[in-house]
Amino acid sequence: MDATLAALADPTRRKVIDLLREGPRPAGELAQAVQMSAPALSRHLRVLRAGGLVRAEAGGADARLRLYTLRQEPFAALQAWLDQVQAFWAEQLGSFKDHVERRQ
Amino acid sequence: MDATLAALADPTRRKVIDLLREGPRPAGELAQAVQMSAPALSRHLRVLRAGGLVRAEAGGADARLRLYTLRQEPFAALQAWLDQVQAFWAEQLGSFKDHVERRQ
DNA sequence: CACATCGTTAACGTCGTTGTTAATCTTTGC
DNA sequence: GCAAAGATTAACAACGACGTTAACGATGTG
Repeated sequence: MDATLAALADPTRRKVIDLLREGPRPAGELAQAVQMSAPALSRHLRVLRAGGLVRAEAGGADARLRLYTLRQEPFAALQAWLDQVQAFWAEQLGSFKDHVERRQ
Repeated sequence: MDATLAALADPTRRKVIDLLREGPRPAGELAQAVQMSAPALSRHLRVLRAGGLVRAEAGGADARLRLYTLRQEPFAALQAWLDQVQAFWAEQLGSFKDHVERRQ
């Protein structure tokens, strides 16, 4: 949970996540997409790997390429925590909820 | 979105969120709960406020107290983004999904 | 009014993170 | 074998985040 949110805190890493939503991509292609040097992005990918958000698999044809793919678990865990937090409002159905909505 | 995840990246701030799930609390009570000096927590609360995750309302009885409460919007926005990311797996119902599941 | 209490801001030192260039390793192609 | 390409690690400088103590403003209490 800590590693997950720390990884997602960086805009570059979130952009990588968004790029990987469209399918697995090699590291170099990601670096080009975020306008950043390969070493810089490599460390971002390291953070994402450490948090378990992505996984690197060997590219079939060219063994030099490392194809990165999204992993499911951390996102599911984060969503579970979010559901717990949002229960705060679900449980408040009476005057307090009205109060909150008025204030917003 | 950026301010939201940056705010949630810190463990102390997440603990504050979890404490506020049980109801509004004054700043001092929160500082004591996380074992931290009042100024340190005050800056954490500032970050949470800037991200719109919490809101401070004047305590009715004692005007010195600032009661902090959770706000809904950022959590809803984060959940919407998470849903988009998780669509990555929902859309993969064929052999690729099997491949991913096998790998995990 | 004098004094304590709650909360925030200011100033300071410290540690972690981010990006760049240079060097390393593996794999590919001639 | 040798040079080029993909990716990572190493070393470095720069910037920001975090916590502490000290100082400040605002509100309650005698």
